[in-house]
Amino acid sequence: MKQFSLFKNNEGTEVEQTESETPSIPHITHSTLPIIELSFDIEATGKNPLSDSVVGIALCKEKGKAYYVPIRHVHNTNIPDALNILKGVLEDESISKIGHNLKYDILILRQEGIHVKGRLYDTMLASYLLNPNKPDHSLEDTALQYLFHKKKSFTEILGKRHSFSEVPVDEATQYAAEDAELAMELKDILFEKLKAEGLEDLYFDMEMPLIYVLTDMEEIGVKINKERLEELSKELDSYLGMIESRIYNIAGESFNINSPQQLQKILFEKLALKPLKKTKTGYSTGIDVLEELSKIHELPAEILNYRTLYKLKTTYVDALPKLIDKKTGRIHTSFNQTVTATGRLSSSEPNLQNIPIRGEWGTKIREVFIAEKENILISADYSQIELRILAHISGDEGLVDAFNRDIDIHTTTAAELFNTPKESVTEEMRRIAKTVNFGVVYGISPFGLSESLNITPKEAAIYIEQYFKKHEGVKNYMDSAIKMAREKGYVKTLMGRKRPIPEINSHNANIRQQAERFAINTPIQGTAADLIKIAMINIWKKLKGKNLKTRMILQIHDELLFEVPETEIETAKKLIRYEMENALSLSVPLKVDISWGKNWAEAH
DNA sequence: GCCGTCACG
DNA sequence: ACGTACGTGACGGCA
Repeated sequence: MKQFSLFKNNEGTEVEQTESETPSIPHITHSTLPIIELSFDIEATGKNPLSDSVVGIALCKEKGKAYYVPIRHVHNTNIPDALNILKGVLEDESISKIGHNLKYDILILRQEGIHVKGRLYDTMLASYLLNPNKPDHSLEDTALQYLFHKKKSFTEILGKRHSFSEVPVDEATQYAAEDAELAMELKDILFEKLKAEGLEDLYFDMEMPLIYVLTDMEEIGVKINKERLEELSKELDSYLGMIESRIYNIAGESFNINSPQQLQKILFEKLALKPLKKTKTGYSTGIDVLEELSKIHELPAEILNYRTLYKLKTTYVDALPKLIDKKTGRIHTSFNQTVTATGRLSSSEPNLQNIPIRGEWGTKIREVFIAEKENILISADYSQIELRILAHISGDEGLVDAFNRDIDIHTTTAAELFNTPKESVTEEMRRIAKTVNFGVVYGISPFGLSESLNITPKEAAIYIEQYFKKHEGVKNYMDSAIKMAREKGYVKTLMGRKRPIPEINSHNANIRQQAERFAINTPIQGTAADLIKIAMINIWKKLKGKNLKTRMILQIHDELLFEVPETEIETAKKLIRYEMENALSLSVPLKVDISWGKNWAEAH
């Protein structure tokens, strides 16, 4: 009986078959052979780690020797006890695990009752930390870049088959064992580079422990009121129908409102409205243009209204129910740890970091995110985190002082911008100041500020000049960030996360200025990302250590959402606030706002 | 597969 | 004269 195959990759693709009488896997049994590092790669039926099952596992403990253990191949011999035998090894805390995108493998194994433990060497994360600008950190691309190895892609090996379980074991062995071995080889190279780049601590103290945190969050998921979503869908349908007929009436004909092309014809040809902005492909029908045009015609406002409701319906109300997991009855997002250039997480399938919050419909949609029976949701969000971080890293006296005295920062800025006492700051002045403060974090420019304030670039330039007059520290920070990018070719966050900025010396002024804004913004946004990651790890450890049933379920950049048993509310609030406010010690205090309720609308 | 648009921080 | 705020992901239309 074929038990497993030994795959040799060093000289071509020679494959050795090993045969034995009884199903056992002597080579990777911990008791017979001490292992300190093990590279592994799971093959599964599909790509959803929560609902698919394991087809096979590839293992590699040293270069040139990789094994494939078939578990659930159709029309082939499998090793039914393999998972149980491997459990001991995978759960052994003293054995380091090497892999590419370990969160995926850990999640799949959990569905099989295996709880991977120990130090994790994730080569995908290593690749990300070495260059977060890189759009593709797949094993395929990483092996090509660092090992000059052209690997077969998963789609290639799958061919016309529906699932990896239909791939014959021989072929699967070639493919999977190669993956495990590549990860093993990449580990040495990438982790050596991490060390050389000073990124080792960031990896082992932050990104590696975060794998376990995110795995838990994804597995737990969030509960959704499906019935309510179905009601909302019907409600939106009838609204959309009404708006649609009004639009056709005004336009004098029916057309596809969702087609920017057809809409342009109606607006700018038939109705002869002024096109205010161009896109690469034609005249813009974006929100800014339509808002402006709605002053002189009734159609643009209707279009905007239609677009808003259509967006909410298709992207949230109709999409979310389809993603409810059959097994858990909940929605499980993926938190992507290797996507953003700044160190933030991203969320996909579904994206739970962009759930509507504004307006009447924002509330209605957040109300469908609910807590389990006898639980509540707690939301904890950092107050003005990016401005506080700017205060810290720039050391700007005015900013540091304002936060230390717990003064309303936008009002303070308004008083400075308009040279007036705080008491006489109007709402309008505060609104402008708020926009300026946002702009500062983005790497402010007169044009950008003018666009979002609907003023001229000249007027915007005056605000900017006035701001820098009062905040020399901020100005100095910006200059030094740009200088750093020019001299080193990268910028860094407080925790040492790096982002290369190769465009900083571009001869194209637009590209160069954009690079300068990256240099200004990345240390701020990236440090905020570092900060909340530290808080998440510390909260997760404390919750575990105290055996609490409170669960962290979502991260939305500066906010954490928890599902909390009613009996733990006070304990959880205290713990969460403490860990978030003390994740880092800065020259300004960190402030966290906490609220709670039966659903996400109430908890915000 | 790209573009425009728009939801969020 | 040009085109510009920072970071994402998902949708429908269209080639």
